[in-house]
Amino acid sequence: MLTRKGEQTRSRIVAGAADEIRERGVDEFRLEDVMARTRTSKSQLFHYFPDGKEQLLLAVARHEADRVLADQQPMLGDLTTWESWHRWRDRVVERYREQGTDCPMSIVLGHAGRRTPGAQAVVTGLMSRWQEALATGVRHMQAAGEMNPELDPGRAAAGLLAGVQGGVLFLLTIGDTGHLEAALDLGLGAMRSQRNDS
Amino acid sequence: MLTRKGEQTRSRIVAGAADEIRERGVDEFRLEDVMARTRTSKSQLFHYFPDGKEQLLLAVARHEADRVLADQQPMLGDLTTWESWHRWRDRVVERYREQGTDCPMSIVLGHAGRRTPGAQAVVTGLMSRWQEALATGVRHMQAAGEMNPELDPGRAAAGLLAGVQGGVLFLLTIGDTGHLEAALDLGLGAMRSQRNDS
DNA sequence: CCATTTTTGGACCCGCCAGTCCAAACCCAC
DNA sequence: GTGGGTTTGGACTGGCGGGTCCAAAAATGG
Repeated sequence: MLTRKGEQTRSRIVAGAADEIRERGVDEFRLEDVMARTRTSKSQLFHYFPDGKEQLLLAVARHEADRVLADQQPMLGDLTTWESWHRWRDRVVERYREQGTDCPMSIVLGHAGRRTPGAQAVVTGLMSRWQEALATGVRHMQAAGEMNPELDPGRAAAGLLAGVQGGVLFLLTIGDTGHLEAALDLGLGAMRSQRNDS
Repeated sequence: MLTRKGEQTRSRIVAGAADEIRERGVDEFRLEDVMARTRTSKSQLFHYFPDGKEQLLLAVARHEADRVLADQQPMLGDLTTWESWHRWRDRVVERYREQGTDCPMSIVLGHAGRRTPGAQAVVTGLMSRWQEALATGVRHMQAAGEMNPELDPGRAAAGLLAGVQGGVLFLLTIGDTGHLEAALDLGLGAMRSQRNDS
């Protein structure tokens, strides 16, 4: 069992580990640094995460995955007007601009995400919830006659989401939100257009 | 200086290292594995790459960066008709589908790309050449009256490229080209549309 | 052939860091 | 308080793997 104190320690470790990853990246992620930052000892780490580093990384991934979508609310859950789509767009840009050059999720996605099935599941789950929220928004707009009715909602959401991920990747690499904004605007532009001529 | 034999050994090492990264990822990249695969010894590695692992990784990055654009030719250099844009699109999808679950560039981009300025430069250079090729194509099409004249060519290219990168990221993570195709189609759709109503 | 330079083999070193272990401190229920 | 648990400290281990080194083999060039 876990007492209240244990609970606190555990979450302090997860939060500290998340910060550590944000600052140094997964490659440079050392248990020792987490210990120093959170004022805990080896035995504590392995007490709360018996499977060690991998399990801790997974806990961090879950922790961060929740934040990603939460930070986009309430816009993401109510994409029923063009105004809310644009507010969502701005929020995404803002969120990632703040987070700057490090996004724990994207990192996990590129690394552990490929390896361990657990982390893979976390990432996949996050992405499918995200995509579904976008697709729901597309359907709403189409029903209201405000969005290109020829679009397949799921496919459009997938394309837009890919743009966001790619944009974040550019942000992480060159530290500029330009590509992220361009991808969002291009994607929204495609959705807005009422007809194609090809 | 480098004799012919030395040249051969050196490129054998780079090629072997690239394969190794493709198969196991950067995290699992061990000099020992490269040695085994290329039948070379430690002293050879450090003879041709005195700065060790980092320098070898950089050489691999350069090697792969060249391939990325070369594999998109001749389409990428001649985006003057819708037909060539679509052939380019198909080529990109095809190329990455073949490459499957591992793309040395995307990996380097996420990892070393952030750390060493050298790798950063390689990635940035690749992306800007890529983006410029796309932008040139957009300008051509606009001049021919075949593409939405309101688009900023550079910005549209940036958005499309972000979509490609994000799509590849999805491919690497979940092993499916759906997002890549969706992003390309969404981006091309935005370019194709002749007018917006907002 | 000889001298010089390049190429190669592989043993060795060493730092780093995940993971183990034991015993002490602490908390809580009864 | 006393006996069960949980929580904590921190020393220790072990291996992995990057990097060093020396000396032998092979090429090169005159």
